[in-house]
Amino acid sequence: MLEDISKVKKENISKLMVSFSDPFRLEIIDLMMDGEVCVCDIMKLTNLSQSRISYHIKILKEAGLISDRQEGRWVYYSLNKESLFLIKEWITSLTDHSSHRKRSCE
Amino acid sequence: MLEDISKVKKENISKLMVSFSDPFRLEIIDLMMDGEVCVCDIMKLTNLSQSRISYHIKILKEAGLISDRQEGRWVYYSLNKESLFLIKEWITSLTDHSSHRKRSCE
DNA sequence: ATTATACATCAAAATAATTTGATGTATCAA
DNA sequence: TTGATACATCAAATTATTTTGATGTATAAT
Repeated sequence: MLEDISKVKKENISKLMVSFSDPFRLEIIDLMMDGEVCVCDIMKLTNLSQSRISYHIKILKEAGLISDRQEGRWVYYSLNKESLFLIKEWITSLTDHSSHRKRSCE
Repeated sequence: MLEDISKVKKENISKLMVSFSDPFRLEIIDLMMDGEVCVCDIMKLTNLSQSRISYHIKILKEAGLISDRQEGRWVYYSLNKESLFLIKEWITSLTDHSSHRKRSCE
């Protein structure tokens, strides 16, 4: 039961990591640090095509990394802090609970 | 000049994120939390083929995420804390310095 | 010397991710 | 109601990543 939870968490982490693994998505994430952005903002700031941006946005959204808010014709995207904290927690578990034990076959 | 440095850093981050973006690599990283492991350890613990493991190890190594130490016929791999801290720092900058500013086109 | 072990590397094949250009849907303005 | 804008979605083409099986190299045991 608890294993299921950590499995779900690991799948979350895994998806989040995949969502970070593309340079254009990193760029988009970077833009979102200044607050909400719409697709048209991203187009102006990056010169990427609209469908290309929507594609990357979808991946970020499915990973839970961003949230969206529609207002009229526009959709505003922003970073979802919860998932950022989840990653931070995971990285922290790596830095804090990983062992330096030496291994020796033979 | 300073931009170059942050560009290098961003490329590091980017490579590190890619190195985290595969489920088998996450598994390998997980194993390394208990300390050093050799390829043969990973083989026993995961049932992945040797060349497959070497391939993933190479990616982790090129991202700077792991260090290696040879001893006779064996090579022991372990997590490189410095790069973990680099990622943590980056995630922290996202959580701490990202704005909630609302956007409104119209 | 010969053989076995541990691991790296390589090229080909298989698989997956990304990009492109077109089309679809909803909202709004004229 | 017509046209324009913002964005999503789709299928096909492109490109990148991963896997496989074979071969190579170094170390060490017999």
